[in-house]
Amino acid sequence: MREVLAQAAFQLFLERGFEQTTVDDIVARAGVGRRSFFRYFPSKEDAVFPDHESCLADMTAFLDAADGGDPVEAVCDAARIVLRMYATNPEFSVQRYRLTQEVPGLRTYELSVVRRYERTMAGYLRGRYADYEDGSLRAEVIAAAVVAAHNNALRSWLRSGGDGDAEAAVDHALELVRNGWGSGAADGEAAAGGADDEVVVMVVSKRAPMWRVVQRVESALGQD
Amino acid sequence: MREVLAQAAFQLFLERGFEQTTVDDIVARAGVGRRSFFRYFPSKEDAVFPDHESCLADMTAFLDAADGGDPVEAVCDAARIVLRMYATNPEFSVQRYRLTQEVPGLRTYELSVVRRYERTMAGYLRGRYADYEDGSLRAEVIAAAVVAAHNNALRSWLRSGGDGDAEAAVDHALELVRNGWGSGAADGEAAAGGADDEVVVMVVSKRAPMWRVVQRVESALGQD
DNA sequence: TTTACAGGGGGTACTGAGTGCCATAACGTC
DNA sequence: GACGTTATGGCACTCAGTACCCCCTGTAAA
Repeated sequence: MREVLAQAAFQLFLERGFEQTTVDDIVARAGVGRRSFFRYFPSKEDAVFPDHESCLADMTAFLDAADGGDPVEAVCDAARIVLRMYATNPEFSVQRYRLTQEVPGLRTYELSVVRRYERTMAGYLRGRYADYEDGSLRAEVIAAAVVAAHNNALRSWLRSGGDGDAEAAVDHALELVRNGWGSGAADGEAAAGGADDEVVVMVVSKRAPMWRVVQRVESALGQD
Repeated sequence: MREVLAQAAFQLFLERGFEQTTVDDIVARAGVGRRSFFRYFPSKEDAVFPDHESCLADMTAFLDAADGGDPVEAVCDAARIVLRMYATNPEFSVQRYRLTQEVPGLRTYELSVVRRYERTMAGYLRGRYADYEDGSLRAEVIAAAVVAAHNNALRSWLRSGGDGDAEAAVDHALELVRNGWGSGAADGEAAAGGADDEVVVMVVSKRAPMWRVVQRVESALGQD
């Protein structure tokens, strides 16, 4: 029944637009009572994102289970869970994206959804960074950066109509975040192979922008 | 008149709560017609944030004028504009914060406001990073990080009841972002004094997390 | 077969936000 | 004083969301 309502709603939204479609229209097409719609969806907007609730639950479960390893890597993997939800139905995701873009109310709603993912990630990182100075700050900044990188790649994939490799695009975007904040040692065997006291000599110009310095550090550490 | 309405609305929101206050209540207290309320505020939520519109205009103007210098520094300064708006009326800001925290609808609305700041910053950075590889990605990630850092400091200042130095707290939070993505040379005379080809030798363990590496780089460059 | 009970769904009426339209008053111009 | 312009009030309407009640169905006990 939830499924029937969601499909009827989405069809109508595509045909007439979101705001031109009333809940009465939806329940008329679905052949159910108006009251039932609000039993399954708290608001009209929720019918556009019927799968985010369970995806958020998935992410929460994943992060609850994750414990060892690089915290940044963990939230990057968490972001990939969301990506896979989108990538499962490319046509639907692309149509929904276009719909969301042209309806301000849906953009705002989507924002609140994204925020819940971000809060979940930040909560996990806060726990992992509990012993760090400014752990809470670091957690929120990293969560925001991961979400921004994920969304950048996701949206460019959606704009392309769902062609291309969404996973690869997101991986590439998250790379930028990991380069800034991730832990190098947890990344791969190349880094793990070195001794603790291995010495790296780096030559760098003081006028270079910091991100270039970071790039140099990466390549010096062999993480590329 | 806008002022009268905003004050009447805010008083009532504090007395009875946001959802328990109808627009009719507000216009009754303000002594104006119901229609006039919606002339000045597109929605009930807007009456809670009467100053964000002009603040956003300020930020846009500031970033339009900013051209030289470190782009990250520019958006950090842009974030400080918002902070100063909050710091101008600490009591009001604190009361509004508490109100916003307990009303989901206001949280969502605030989110959309914050998003507009973030988009403004990202747009500016996109222009500055036009020649960079992944410039758009970098712009959005940095904007998100700056906003997250700013909000972290701002909220902790608001939670404290408006005591303490909000500017200092935000400066400290933004430091974390600048450390990751800013350009070192634009920071101060200490860095500018060095020759372009000055050599820094850094010793670092491969097992250290990346943020610690970055810290080492900073102190080696004398940016602390 | 009848009665008691429980639960999912439908229907009705209501509140309240937001909009469109028109009337009216204030103000300045000619 | 006639006229256009602008700000405000009033009225009626749409529609999302909610509270309340009813009905239908399936199940178990008498």
